[in-house]
Amino acid sequence: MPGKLQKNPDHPLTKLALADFKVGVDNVIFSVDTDQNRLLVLLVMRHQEPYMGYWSLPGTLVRQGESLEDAAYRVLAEKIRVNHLYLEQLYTFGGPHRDPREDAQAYDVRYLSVSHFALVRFEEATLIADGVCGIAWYPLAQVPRLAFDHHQILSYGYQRLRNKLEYSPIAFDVLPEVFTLGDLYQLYVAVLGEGFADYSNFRARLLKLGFLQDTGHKTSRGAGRPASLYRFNAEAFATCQDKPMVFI
Amino acid sequence: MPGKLQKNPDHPLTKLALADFKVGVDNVIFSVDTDQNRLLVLLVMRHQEPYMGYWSLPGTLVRQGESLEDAAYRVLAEKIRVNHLYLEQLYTFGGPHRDPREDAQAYDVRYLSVSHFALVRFEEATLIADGVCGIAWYPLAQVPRLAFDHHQILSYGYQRLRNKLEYSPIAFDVLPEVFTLGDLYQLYVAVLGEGFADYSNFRARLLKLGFLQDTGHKTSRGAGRPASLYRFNAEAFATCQDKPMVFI
DNA sequence: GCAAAAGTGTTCCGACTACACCCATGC
DNA sequence: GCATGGGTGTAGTCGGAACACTTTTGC
Repeated sequence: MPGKLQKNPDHPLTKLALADFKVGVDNVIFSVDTDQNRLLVLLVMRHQEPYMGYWSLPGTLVRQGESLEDAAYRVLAEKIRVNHLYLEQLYTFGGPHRDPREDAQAYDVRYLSVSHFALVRFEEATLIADGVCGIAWYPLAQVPRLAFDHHQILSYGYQRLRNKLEYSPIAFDVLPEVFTLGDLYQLYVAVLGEGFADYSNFRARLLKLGFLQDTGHKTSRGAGRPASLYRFNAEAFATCQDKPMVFI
Repeated sequence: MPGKLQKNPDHPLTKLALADFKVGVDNVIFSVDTDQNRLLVLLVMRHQEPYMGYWSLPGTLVRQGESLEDAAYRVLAEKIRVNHLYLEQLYTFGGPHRDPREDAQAYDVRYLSVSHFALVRFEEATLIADGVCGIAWYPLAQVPRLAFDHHQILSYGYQRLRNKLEYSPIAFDVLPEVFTLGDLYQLYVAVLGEGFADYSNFRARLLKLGFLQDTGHKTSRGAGRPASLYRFNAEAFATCQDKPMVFI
């Protein structure tokens, strides 16, 4: 684990020289299209080197006076207009040589990426075309070759999304204010795939947890019996959060 | 890519100027003293400003050509000599003003901390006194006031440790090659506290998982019936890792 | 024998699974 | 009526919690 290489790896001072960094924030932004039952990830086309012409995760470099989280929200806001979302830090990728710009500049700057993961409400999310366009939702299975180490970041984010769904109420951050249990179930199916649980069991488990409030209203969507509309009750959730809770 | 930055935070250009970073690595290093049944965290005394005279988590700044993980291992190796350990990245703290050095230098440089969390084998860990001394294991309940935002990092690390113990085999990274189920249980008790599970139930659950190999040997420690010595079987663990596994 | 620690077994109960079945609506 | 989706119930099974009990050692 010694410090490897630079221009002269054997020079004694080399081992003590601190690296200078630019810090980037790259976002894995997910959304669920419940109509088509698809999990989508937001990609942008790069218009500059390096990796010009490649798709990549939306990212930016952190500015003076800006926190990492602020930067993450800024990237997001530059690409889509959305009011309801969940966002958290994912992982920091910082090995040397992960960005070709480092080599070009002969090792005096390193590029580090603090990745974030977000889940946004699909229905209200409108993409912001930045002139040249080049921004799109991709179904997870059809993601093309990505710039940098963004494939690694994406798979890390996907794993986190599935874990979070299982024991966190992040689904309610992107569902409408009131929703049916069918809506909720569809979202879970789109992310976790078929066969994670039977609908009626899913339903029973969620209702037993006690933080879903029946609004008393119903909604009728085409054929079939009208569904009850529920609301997520954050206070009730907080009180029972200590005990392990699995939505599976 | 603008070069030099303004010292006036209200200047419009400031908002677009990228921040320059030094990247630090701070480690939350845990160890379990099974004799005294205590969970310990490694702290070092700071001998320089800022926060001179305060205890802090061991940390360092990342050098040229050094990966984040390498830096984390280097900090650890500078403070203790140990062969068996588990280490992973924890979280990245990077808000502005988290390091007083930033203010002194008027926005020229930001200090970002990529924290890591480690669990090391207590029996073999020997602290490396660096002349002035000032390095010690602290029981978690007796940790003094810490430098920077290290309290936040520590509590984050403690949470991660407890989670990891529940569904990961990290305990076996710091137990001896062969160990008794009592040893294993003690480790869990020291970290999670009394009353996370009955010993006999803990025992039954772990054995049923099937990756603990009875060596056939026994050990007698003072009074009481001799205990069987077990070995962790990594191959057997890998095969059954897909199904959810809770050691609780 | 007795205390101490290891190890085994048993009972109770709640949770998840896998269904079968009833209900309300559009057409 | 009947297809469609919403909603309820139940029988079987698995696993954890609690606790009693047996085994093997040191003294």
